[in-house]
Amino acid sequence: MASNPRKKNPSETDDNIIPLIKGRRATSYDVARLAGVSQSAVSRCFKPGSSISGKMRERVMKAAKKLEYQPNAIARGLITQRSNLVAVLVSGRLNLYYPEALFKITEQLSSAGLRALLFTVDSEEDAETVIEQAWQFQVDGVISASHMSREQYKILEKRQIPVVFFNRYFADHPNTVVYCDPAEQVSDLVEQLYELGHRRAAIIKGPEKNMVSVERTRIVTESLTRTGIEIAASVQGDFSYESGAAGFQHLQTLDGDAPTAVICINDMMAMGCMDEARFVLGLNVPADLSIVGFDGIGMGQFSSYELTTIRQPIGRMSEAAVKMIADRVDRPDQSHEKRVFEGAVIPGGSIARAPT
Amino acid sequence: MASNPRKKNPSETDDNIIPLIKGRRATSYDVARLAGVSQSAVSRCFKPGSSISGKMRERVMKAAKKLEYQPNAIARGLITQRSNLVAVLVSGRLNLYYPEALFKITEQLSSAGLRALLFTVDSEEDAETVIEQAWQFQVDGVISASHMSREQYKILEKRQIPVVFFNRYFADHPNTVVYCDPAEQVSDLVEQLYELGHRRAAIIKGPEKNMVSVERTRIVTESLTRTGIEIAASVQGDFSYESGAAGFQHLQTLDGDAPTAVICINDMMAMGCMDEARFVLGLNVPADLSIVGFDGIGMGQFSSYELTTIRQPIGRMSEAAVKMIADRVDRPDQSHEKRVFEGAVIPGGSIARAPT
DNA sequence: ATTTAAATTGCATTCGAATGCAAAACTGCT
DNA sequence: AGCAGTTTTGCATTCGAATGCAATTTAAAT
Repeated sequence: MASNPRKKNPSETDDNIIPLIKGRRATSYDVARLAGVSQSAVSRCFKPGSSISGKMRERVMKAAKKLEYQPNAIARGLITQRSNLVAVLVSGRLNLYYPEALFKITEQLSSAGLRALLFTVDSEEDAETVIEQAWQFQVDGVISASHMSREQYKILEKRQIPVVFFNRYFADHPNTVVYCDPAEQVSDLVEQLYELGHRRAAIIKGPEKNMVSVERTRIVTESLTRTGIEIAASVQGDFSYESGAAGFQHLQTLDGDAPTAVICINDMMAMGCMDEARFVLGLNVPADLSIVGFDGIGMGQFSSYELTTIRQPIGRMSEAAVKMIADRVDRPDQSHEKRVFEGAVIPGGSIARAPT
Repeated sequence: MASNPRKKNPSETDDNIIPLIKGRRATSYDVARLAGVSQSAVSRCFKPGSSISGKMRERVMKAAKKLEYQPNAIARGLITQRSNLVAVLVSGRLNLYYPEALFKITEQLSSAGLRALLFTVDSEEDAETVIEQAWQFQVDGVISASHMSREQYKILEKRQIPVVFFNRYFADHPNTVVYCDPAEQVSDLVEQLYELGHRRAAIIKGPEKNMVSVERTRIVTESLTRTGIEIAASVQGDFSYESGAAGFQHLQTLDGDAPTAVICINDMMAMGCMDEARFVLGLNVPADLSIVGFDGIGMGQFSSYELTTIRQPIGRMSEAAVKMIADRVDRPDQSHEKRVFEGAVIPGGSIARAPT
């Protein structure tokens, strides 16, 4: 019966004289042996809140320091059933337009004692494999800022892995979400446009299946209609600068009176649109054409653009997402929650009185 | 002697009728039991290259599918001493200016069967704790695109964890590096400036302790001197848009003839500088003032800027970094390597003949 | 000093998959 | 059919830390 998990070399009479194999990292057993205590004691020293005496802690810590011992998070995860890993799913877009978000999320996770396992998702198939990968790594939770299908979400649900959605959700399914609802600010801004004399506006939309885009487009459409601004046209973009420029070019080819204002569903497209208007068509923004965007990304505020836009509080949203996932990792039974943030109008200089 | 690792409930006579505890994930033992084979067989089915017969594989896979079994990467890591985790250390800056880099690195790691464990590092103390965290998680390697001190690097070296530096290295210490050396392109560009009649230039530098900044500044300084362009001034920035604007403002306060060209050590500052010159000082860029940058970030090419700059091949550099770390994870004894990439001049429209 | 209660320590087992070794099952050959 | 040679399978152990339980030590109370 091998009661001692570390069997002694029979020719050795004293374990203490066996040196550590060079290059192998120290384990709790090594520390225990050096300190002359049991492995359990070492384990307890590294687990806050354990019953351990002062002098024991001191002895163990001294030995641990000498051997540069750090507990093996992998082994710990195996026995505790807690990996302290959170899968962070990002699409190329999120990272391109909100690099701060990923940074913030990672930072916050870290201070909650969690580690970010990063996954890039750009297609639906990606999402599929990514979820299996995350599952293999026993992630304690998922923050999803990328595409995820209903089926994929259901898999995670069934496996009881908490998921927090970042700027997207399933309306007909309970889930935990951080979201920015710009409805109020859109109203304000549209009203402002009306008062500035705008009566015809165009919309440059984002990707068709992107929820943020669809929602914003819906809100804008409603608001314009309600206020009494005619929608001259609504063209499709993909959130990129180029698609903003292309979108505006496309608008020019349409029949009827030209719109005096363009509402772009994100800032990047608004910048493309503005550059196209200014440099290709020679228009004066905002005198000839007013442009508004969505997001409040940093470069929208550069002097070349001074974009009027509706900001999402990305920093606070990131914090909230982490807080929510951390809560649910601790208590997986916690109920779903939807934290909706308000937007904020950034005035900027890209809108003005409509030309007569 | 407990020879069977999963002890049976004494009241049960047949293991097969014990259902899975609800919510618990299936293990290789569960699959083995359902398929009526040994756990080893299951393990071998999921390890490519193992000796397993066709019908065995089929049986096991059927059971695995039924139970939605996926091997536990944590447990596997414990026994194989391979976590398949790579720590990716990024500073706020990298992520802000090269969001694609992180994305690319993660993607590439993924297709090499490795997972990115993301760490944000913004101070030297951060680096310290991050390295310990990474060590706890048994990462197989580190890609460092952030600050790391010599001591910290030595710790990783001693622990035999392969490290790949991204755009920084220790000149006096062997290490594995991907780097972009823009010396040649700087020469070309400076010469071009000379031919355009520029004889006095200013430099807006990046952070003092940042290696990329220091190197670029050195190269630019040498090149200007060699070519016969006088360096009017050299002011300190921090890579941000604002610091580029502030830097140019500061240049205006200096005595002596104004420079006809400003070389900014990165694009973001170049954009700040350009906006400051145009919108605050009312200068015409490039007619009154030529501006060049470094990096080749996407927005530098927007019509509002059309920045002349030297591009780093970030995509290829990211690929190389991953390739190098993957190689070294497989064979840790592999020698150090330094992959230096060339830059590329992006012509742009921010330089022109010097005013007379 | 003695008893009792409380705090600390150690023992043995556990988490889930991988693997060296030996046993068993096939294969081909005479 | 019989035997050697090969392939497949299972057994038992291992990785490193955590933890329920029992044993031991310490502190407190009488």
